[in-house]
Amino acid sequence: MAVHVLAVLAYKEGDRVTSAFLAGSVNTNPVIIRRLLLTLQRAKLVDTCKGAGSGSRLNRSPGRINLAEIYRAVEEAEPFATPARKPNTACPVGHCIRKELDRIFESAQKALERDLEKTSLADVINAVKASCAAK
Amino acid sequence: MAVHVLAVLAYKEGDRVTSAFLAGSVNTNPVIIRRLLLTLQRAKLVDTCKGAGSGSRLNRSPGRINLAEIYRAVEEAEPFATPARKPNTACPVGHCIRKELDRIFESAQKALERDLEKTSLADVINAVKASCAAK
DNA sequence: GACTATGTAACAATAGTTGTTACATATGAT
DNA sequence: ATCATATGTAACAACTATTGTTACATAGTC
Repeated sequence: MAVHVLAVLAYKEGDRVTSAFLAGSVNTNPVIIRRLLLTLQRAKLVDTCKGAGSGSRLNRSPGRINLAEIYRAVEEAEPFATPARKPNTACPVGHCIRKELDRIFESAQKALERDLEKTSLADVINAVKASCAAK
Repeated sequence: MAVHVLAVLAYKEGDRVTSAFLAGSVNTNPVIIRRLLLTLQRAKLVDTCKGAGSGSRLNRSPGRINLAEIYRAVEEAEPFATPARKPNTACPVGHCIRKELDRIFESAQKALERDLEKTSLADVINAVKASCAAK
């Protein structure tokens, strides 16, 4: 969803867009969008102003934003899958496996992000445009 | 959790282990383990027998099982994040972006799996053993 | 100062996962 | 054969996370 919103912002080429408009595009509620925009602001991806005739716009050109940044901004609080584990220390495996798995998954995450880095937001826009035009 | 269970199985070197024992190790309920074992069976990773004195064991040696297989077996039904989207077709971006993002995320997934492929279950065991011994 | 749009809180609705109990069924042991 | 054991599976409660909704204070424009 984050990518969707940013894509719309990119589409609007620097114009400020309101959360209400974005919500219409993604087909959801303006508040959801505003919550998302807050995290994107924290990641310095968008620039939001209050007041009449305002809204949000990209902070950088679409060519200088890659998907890994967006991914990190959005998923930062979701470290894969650590659902309230209570590792049983009595088990010889349970005691030490946790940190090993964390290490391995972190590496895998990095690999995923490296792949996402290859694609910029501008690439996405172009692909979407091409795909739409083809229809 | 799947990795944890398989690690215990590997630790037991081919002996059959009951779901009750595994549940104790992971500190959860035997039914949870059995549900997990069903999916691991489908992926041909474990071999489970019913009856007295039975249980589950690895289907292959730990050196021949890599983490990507486990990941795929477990996450196969979870295609990243597609939460009940109703892409608004009225929006020019919304209409076509979906399949583009799917394509990109699929590539990123592959990158992640390629990284996981580098680690075998045996590697995990050894790392855990070393890490435990070091303490 | 009126209007507009964001920031934020509170809360309901929904979905997904985990945990629990219960029971039928298949397998192995005696 | 009979019995004990362990899985397969269903039904349901508990918990968590996400999404959606309403409401309102606040900041910036005109």
